[in-house]
Amino acid sequence: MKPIRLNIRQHILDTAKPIILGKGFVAVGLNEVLQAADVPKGSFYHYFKSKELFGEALIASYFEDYLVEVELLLKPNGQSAASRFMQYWNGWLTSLADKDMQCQCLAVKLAGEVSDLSEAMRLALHHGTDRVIDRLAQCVEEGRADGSLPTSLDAAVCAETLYEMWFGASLLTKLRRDPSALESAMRSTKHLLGLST
Amino acid sequence: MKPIRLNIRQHILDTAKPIILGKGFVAVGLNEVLQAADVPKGSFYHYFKSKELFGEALIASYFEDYLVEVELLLKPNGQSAASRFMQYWNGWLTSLADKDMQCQCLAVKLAGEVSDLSEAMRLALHHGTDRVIDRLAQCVEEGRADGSLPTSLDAAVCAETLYEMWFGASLLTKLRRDPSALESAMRSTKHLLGLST
DNA sequence: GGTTTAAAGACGACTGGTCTAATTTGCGTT
DNA sequence: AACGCAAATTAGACCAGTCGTCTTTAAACC
Repeated sequence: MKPIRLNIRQHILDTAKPIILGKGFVAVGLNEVLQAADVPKGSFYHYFKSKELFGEALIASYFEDYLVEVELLLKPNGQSAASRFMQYWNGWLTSLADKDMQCQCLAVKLAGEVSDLSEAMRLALHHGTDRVIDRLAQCVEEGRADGSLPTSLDAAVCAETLYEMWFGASLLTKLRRDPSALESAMRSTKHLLGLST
Repeated sequence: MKPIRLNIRQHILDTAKPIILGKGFVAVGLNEVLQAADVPKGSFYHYFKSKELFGEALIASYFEDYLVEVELLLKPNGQSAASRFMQYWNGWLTSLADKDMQCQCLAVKLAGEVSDLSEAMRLALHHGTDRVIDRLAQCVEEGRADGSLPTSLDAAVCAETLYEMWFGASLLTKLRRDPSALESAMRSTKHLLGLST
């Protein structure tokens, strides 16, 4: 019964995601997650070797889903690369604004907390963010090719620093509970890309 | 005996800072801190009402010290505002590189973990980061006045987004354990400010 | 039918933050 | 100088909660 097994495992991960997005990794006990998922505690260690490896799987699963979304936004679709690129940041902004400044990104939430605590989780976050940045860089290159992104910065550097900026802006947004940090990021993003405001 | 009392209180905070910088807030128990500070556990609630308010005091104390350092770097000293401004970011970069990519900034470490957990700590981080950004913005304005920072961005937006960028870059650095994210940030910082590389 | 796979949850050893009660300390008064 | 009192400080118990283990029970497959 592999499908069922995978379903339960995935069900635990899906249930855990919003809980951990809200309270962090260390502050959430296995009990809370398993109770919410209606999975007995004894089963947990059948699917995950430890809480740490469970966290690693959670992050990996998150990025798998997220990269699909990103691909959907950024893949060539008739619009200019610049337009697709800006839709990514716009989506970032509105996804926070729509959810009362509660970020949905596990990387933003966990990077600081977890990176010194668990090598496995750190590497999962490392790998996931790298893939996102790579995908963004690809879009910047397409923008330079089609002339829609007239930035003089190296594409990889450009994508990386924009990601850093929005990453930091999301954290400031968590601190402020208002979108001002993201609006600044939006203005600087356009500025950096050489786009008209 | 107010001086001694304040000293012990501050001694607890000073001892806690590197520990929490390493492991985070939730993952560190009072025991560990108090043992390291050689203060009996029973005394803790004499100096702090709760772990949460202890965390708030820790953050406030951190920013008090940090803002003094920032002032030392940014205050007019004969060099151009641009030069002072870039020394701030250079200091950020080297402070991470010198300590094996282990950031010394409580805001970077705790923002994600703590902002949803404690209103008091969130506000302390909010207030602290706002003061830093304000001070940076002031320096940008001085740079526009003395002509050394030819950026067309609003000074406040410029300072805020650069802070966001370095904030995010610090987190990526924690994930990567190498300074590449900071080096990208440095290049984009110069680019955004309109400085030659 | 027999063997692997999954579910179940009690249990252990331990740590968490918190609080009340006891102790110590220091000072003012006699 | 000695006393007493109030304030500062400490000790340790407390219970809820932690992760992880272990044994027993049920299910699912070949």
